[in-house]
Amino acid sequence: MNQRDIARIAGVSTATVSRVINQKGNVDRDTYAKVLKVIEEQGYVPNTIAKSLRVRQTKTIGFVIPDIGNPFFPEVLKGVESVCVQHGYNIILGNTNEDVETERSVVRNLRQQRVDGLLMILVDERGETLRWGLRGAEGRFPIVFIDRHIKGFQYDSVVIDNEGGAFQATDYLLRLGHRRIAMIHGPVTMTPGGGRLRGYLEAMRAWGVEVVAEYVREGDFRTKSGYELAKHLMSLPVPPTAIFGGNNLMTMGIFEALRDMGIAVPDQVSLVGFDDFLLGAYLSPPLTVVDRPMSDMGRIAAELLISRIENRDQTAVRKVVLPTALRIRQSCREPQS
Amino acid sequence: MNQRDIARIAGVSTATVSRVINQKGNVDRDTYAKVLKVIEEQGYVPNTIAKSLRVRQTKTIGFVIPDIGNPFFPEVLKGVESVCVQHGYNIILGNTNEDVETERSVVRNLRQQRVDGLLMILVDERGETLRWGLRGAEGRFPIVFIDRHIKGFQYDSVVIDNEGGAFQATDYLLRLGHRRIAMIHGPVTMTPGGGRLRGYLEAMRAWGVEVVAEYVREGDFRTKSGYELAKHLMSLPVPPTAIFGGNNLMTMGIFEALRDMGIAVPDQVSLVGFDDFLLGAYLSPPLTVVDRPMSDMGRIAAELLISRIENRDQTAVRKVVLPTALRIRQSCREPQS
DNA sequence: GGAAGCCATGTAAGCGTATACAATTGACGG
DNA sequence: CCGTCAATTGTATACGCTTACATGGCTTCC
Repeated sequence: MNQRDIARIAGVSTATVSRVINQKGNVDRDTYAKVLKVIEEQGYVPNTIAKSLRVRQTKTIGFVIPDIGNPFFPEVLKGVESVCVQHGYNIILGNTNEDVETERSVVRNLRQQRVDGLLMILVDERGETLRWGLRGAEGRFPIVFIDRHIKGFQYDSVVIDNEGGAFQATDYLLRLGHRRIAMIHGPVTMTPGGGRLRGYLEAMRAWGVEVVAEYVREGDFRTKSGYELAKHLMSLPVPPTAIFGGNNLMTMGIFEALRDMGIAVPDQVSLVGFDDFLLGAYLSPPLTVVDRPMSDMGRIAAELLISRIENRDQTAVRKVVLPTALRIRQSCREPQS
Repeated sequence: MNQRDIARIAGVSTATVSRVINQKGNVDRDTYAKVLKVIEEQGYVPNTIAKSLRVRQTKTIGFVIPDIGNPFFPEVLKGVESVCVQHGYNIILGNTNEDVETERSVVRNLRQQRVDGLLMILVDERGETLRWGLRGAEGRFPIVFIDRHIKGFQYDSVVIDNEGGAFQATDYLLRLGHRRIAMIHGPVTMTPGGGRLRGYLEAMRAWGVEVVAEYVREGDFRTKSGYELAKHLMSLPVPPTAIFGGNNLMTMGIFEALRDMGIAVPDQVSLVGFDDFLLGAYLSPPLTVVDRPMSDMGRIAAELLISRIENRDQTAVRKVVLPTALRIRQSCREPQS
């Protein structure tokens, strides 16, 4: 059952059927009704593939993420989905498993699928995989980066104020009176790793508090590294009085480690996390965290992307930086020791 | 840049280029190498849309879910994604927002997008929306239901043993000595609502314990209903000594209510939840829950679907029922009163 | 009354691919 | 030497759609 069938049954040409379906061009009221009736009766649905081939757009975007399992992802997706559905776009998922190789093939695959644009939370911030996957299409292909800005690409991005957020959190701990503040940050080569570390360092400097090298440790953004580094920190001869976790998962690891070691939060040590999610509010004690508007990030990124797609003459690269907010709950207090 | 361009540059016909790309049919080693070289040099990628139109399959499946926000979803998706990537399939997302109207349009949309098959966690278990969205394509279109079986449709499904899981949990509480066991279950019209309720009732009957009508309340699977119903239950003249939460979110609500009321778990009341997720293990106390293999559900469903897609002559409808497992942690103990 | 313009519709081309079929070549057995 | 067959390649069509262009009829305005 295709347009030609409908045309035949309704006694019109395929052009008219197409015009009816797309409500484009002039068509007589009676003809319109007649065609619509036939379509309805026959249960005909247009073939979007054929349409895509013809009009050279798929009304589909690709959403590339490093890890489906990270709670960050569904939050962002929520925002993306809401604007996509508004504009009639579909979302094809691409999971890179935090792996550069996979990332490369995902980009390539998505490009083959002829998505109209790409939303990407990349692993490879050097942009190698992207450059490779895009060969020949660079610049002509709408892309918006989320959470990370890739050097050397003239594409829009939606990120958060990592430095500001980390500064705020550290400043908060300093104001409570903490001086021995540890930070477990993510890989410094990544925006969310390096940026948050810088925020922490800046706050320390602003208060004139010396940074103890032993207190600043690099994790890999996963739960386990938070767990292990926290254990290490608290085993130090002079342990910190507060710990700042560089992302949600590592903070969970820290939390677990403290519980396992029987160290009370916030009585023996204060804890601040980066990223809020379901967890924060339900734990005992509820965690004080730097919250960021994840759903908004998705929403704004999708809007940016779609406007690029539908209005290609824009040129200025836009970089949207969203603010963070410190959610003060009960995992911090003045230092006791 | 298309096949014709490659053909021209390589000095062969498009047919040969196609044969090289798809490694189908006989082609001389030298010709093969030559064409491949040109493809490489030109950075040509085949147009999958055109291919899809021609071969009448898209190598894409639709995944319809009621709520992106539910932690259940990414878990299932993880399983789905892993097998899709193995078989070279893409995933298009469809979020129904737990809304029947949206569900209808999502199904219709996905059908238009010409996905090769559909994975569905449906809201409307009566199947009305599905029947409507599928008009004309019923039976000819591969579908696998996840978590819920839709009456009146001859499609495969992957569900869990809701009754067994609920039985096991209730039995566990009974063995601990509880008799006043409350259950906050989901809508009985839904598989996970009715099934779990039945499991609870069966266990009670098996032990010859009378079911107190006041202790059995229906929620809507959302956090808030769990919160409110738990408050209600614990305000009863004779409150229950144990509560069984019908899903993850409602259990969270119950947990919160108990905390707000200052009721200690498990000392004053025992708590068992249905569905494990990140949360369970981190709460204080860690929750005892009925766990189900969510990722496996996705994996198996996707495998089922893809085998249907690629081997359409199979006929027998398969209904896979996965077992649950009771994860005993620290939210239950013998009744005190 | 005729030029101009609009409306409704049809005709046909082409988007980029896969593939049935035909054509050419060379090998090989009788 | 001829028929047969396999290997290699090319030609041409169709997948289902949109749309530029053509056509014919009607209105409108000088």
